[in-house]
Amino acid sequence: MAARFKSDFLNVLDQRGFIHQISDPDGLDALAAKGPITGYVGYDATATSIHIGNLITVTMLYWLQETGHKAISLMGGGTSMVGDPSFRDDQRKLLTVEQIASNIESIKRVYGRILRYDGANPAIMVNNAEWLLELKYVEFLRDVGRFFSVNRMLSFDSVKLRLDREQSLSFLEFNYMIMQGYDFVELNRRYGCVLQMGGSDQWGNIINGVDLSHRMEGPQLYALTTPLLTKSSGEKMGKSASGAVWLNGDLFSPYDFWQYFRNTEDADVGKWLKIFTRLPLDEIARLAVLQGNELNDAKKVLATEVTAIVHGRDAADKAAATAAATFEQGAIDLSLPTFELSRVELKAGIGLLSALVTAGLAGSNGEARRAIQGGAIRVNDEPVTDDRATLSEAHLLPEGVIKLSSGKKKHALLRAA
RNA sequence: GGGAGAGUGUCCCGAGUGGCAAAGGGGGCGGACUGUAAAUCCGCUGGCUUAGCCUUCGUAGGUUCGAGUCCUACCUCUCCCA
Repeated sequence: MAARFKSDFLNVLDQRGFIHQISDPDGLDALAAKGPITGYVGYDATATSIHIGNLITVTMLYWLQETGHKAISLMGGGTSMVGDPSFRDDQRKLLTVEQIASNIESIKRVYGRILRYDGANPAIMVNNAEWLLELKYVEFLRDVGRFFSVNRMLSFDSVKLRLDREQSLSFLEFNYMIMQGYDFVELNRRYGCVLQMGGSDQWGNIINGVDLSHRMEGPQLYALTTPLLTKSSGEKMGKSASGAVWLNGDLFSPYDFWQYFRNTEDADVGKWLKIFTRLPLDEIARLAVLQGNELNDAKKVLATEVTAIVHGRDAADKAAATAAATFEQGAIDLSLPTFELSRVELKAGIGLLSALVTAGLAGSNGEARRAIQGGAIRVNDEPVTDDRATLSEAHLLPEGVIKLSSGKKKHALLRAA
């Protein structure tokens, strides 16, 4: 692929499909080609984990670091107390200080796996609570607030949705973009940071920082955004049956994570390989041209590589092995999600409905019943159509477990204890 | 402070004007077809000890045999006037 930029950094991002908009491509390129630059991405602490949408921008930080530059991951300890109104049609619930702190603790762990915070040229993690919480109101208004035009802020697409729907946009939320703009300037002062990256929905917020620096007679700053990732079928990337695809293993298991990528649509395999894995581009090109059934091999590579980045190589290999045993050999793999059942209960015979609920394959007896009636349920791979069926010791396989399945993809084991 | 309007199935949008477990979408799940893909078609999409019972339409009361629908108060949000 022809190099469009002079700097390795922008070439990598360009060739792997990360670039949506850059505020001044040539200026940024020249700067990055000349020497190391410092760039950051901000993350809100609105949940106990980040999700795969965030993984994209963390990966940009990875490439930033990898191409010899300095990466900053900014925790939004201060901004999360306000809540980003961008492209939302309602106000976020206000989080307590304790929630924010515990969310940050929980989120932090994931970054260490993806970015390197030690050794030569380490990435750094900063929390904007450090400076935002110290601000003096009137002082801040005079120093920073005077550079923001309300007329202009009202014209941003990010708040249009709210205004057009005649939904209230509180003054609190309205301040979010000012705070984020100020963060950029502050990071420039403290660390010489000149680049902020983010999703395309953050463009307005990032540009605010670039402008603010101008107006405060600071240095030229740069904005770079990624496209909003959608599947070829038009859906937003990152949603699964159980909600968001989280990176923390306790919210979304490595096995489920692996499965999520394994089920990528054909048309997206190449795109995802470039963005989510670190495989060389020529290898990706080779994988992406596979057709039909062979493309499934590329999907397995994708799933394993991404899982390895997020959960570690061991967890990735294990997930791949479990999937291979379950789907390809039709065997019982003991590392499928397993639930305990008391031996006494089993002896007496336990209703299939409640067994399905226990195994997490149904949310309620009613749901379990409908699944059975819809022909979705199998016990030890034998279809069951009677919703009054019971399980007993006779169902135990030689491995000492009972395998329950809902549909082709969801499996769980019950073990007598 | 005065006036007008909105809040529906704990995923979203959205009909409904005294008989409603509540139309229709989207999304999701399942089945068929395949390749653990997409597209297409079909079924399901409050809970339970399921010929029945219980809980749901912003909150709390009231009218009525019966209320999402009518009345009162309150909460939240919009818009107009001051």
